[in-house]
Amino acid sequence: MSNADQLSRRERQIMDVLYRLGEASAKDVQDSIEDAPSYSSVRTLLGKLKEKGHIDHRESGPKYLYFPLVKRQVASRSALRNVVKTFFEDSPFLAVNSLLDQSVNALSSEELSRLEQLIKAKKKTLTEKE
Amino acid sequence: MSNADQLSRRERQIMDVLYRLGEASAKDVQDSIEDAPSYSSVRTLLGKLKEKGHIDHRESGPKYLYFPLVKRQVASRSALRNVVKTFFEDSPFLAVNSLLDQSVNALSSEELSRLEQLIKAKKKTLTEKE
DNA sequence: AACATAGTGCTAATAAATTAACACTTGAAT
DNA sequence: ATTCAAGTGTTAATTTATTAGCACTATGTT
Repeated sequence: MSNADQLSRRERQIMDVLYRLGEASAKDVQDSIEDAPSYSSVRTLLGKLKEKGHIDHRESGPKYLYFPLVKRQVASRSALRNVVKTFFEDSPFLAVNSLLDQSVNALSSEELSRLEQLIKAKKKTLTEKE
Repeated sequence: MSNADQLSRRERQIMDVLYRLGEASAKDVQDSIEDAPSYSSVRTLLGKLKEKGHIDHRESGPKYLYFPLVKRQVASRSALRNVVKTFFEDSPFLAVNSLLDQSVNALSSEELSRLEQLIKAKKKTLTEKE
């Protein structure tokens, strides 16, 4: 179980918004959540997340901009690892497969080529090692 | 926001276990959660998930085996979509990239070849369409 | 200067989640 | 047949999460 499991529903919603936006004010967060609670509640939750060490803030004029303390890249890795473990029998191959499948229309032919090159490069690295 | 957001922390933990195992008894679930609550609590939570329509159970001898009502494939897609949206600016390309990167050691050269073929096939489909 | 916006700290009520106890049933194995 | 493991339903206590109000401060804009 990852530490993301410790967040409450609202806390997760807020963390997700912060990862999506990079950084955001309390107002931004409220606006980004579909069924958001009051502004006051959002601030309380941001306060809790700050206390727990998940986020910090910087001042930007009159407003505070909150951001996650764990970098997006790091968080994304553990999120992916989790999905792979939970839904793809821990097989990245199956996950990539599924991701490609469900994203046909979202991938340009240029992106596909770049992925192809990437995979070729990885194959080379692999065979050189052996 | 997906409907997975509506689950509480414990409920999510249990759903994850059920997706990992396919189906599981209350005991199995308890054993699969690191900091699991009492057996009684697990049963209560399974009951709630059943009420909410997330899971069902079948009898197998003396025990009940619980399983998710939304098939793993379907759930995995929305889990992936979520991660892509939250951490990769909605770009499947960036997500596949990252997944490949963090999985170098978990991918055999055979799997890499198969992915390469898959991508080639998709490229072909794409160019035919245009 | 005055207003709107967006902060602060503190407090508190309510709702939901989590935990567990109790009494009882049932199938499988010794 | 009796014991064990694993179910059932019901109830209840406790903890956490969620929500929001209040009084106040500070910045940027008209």
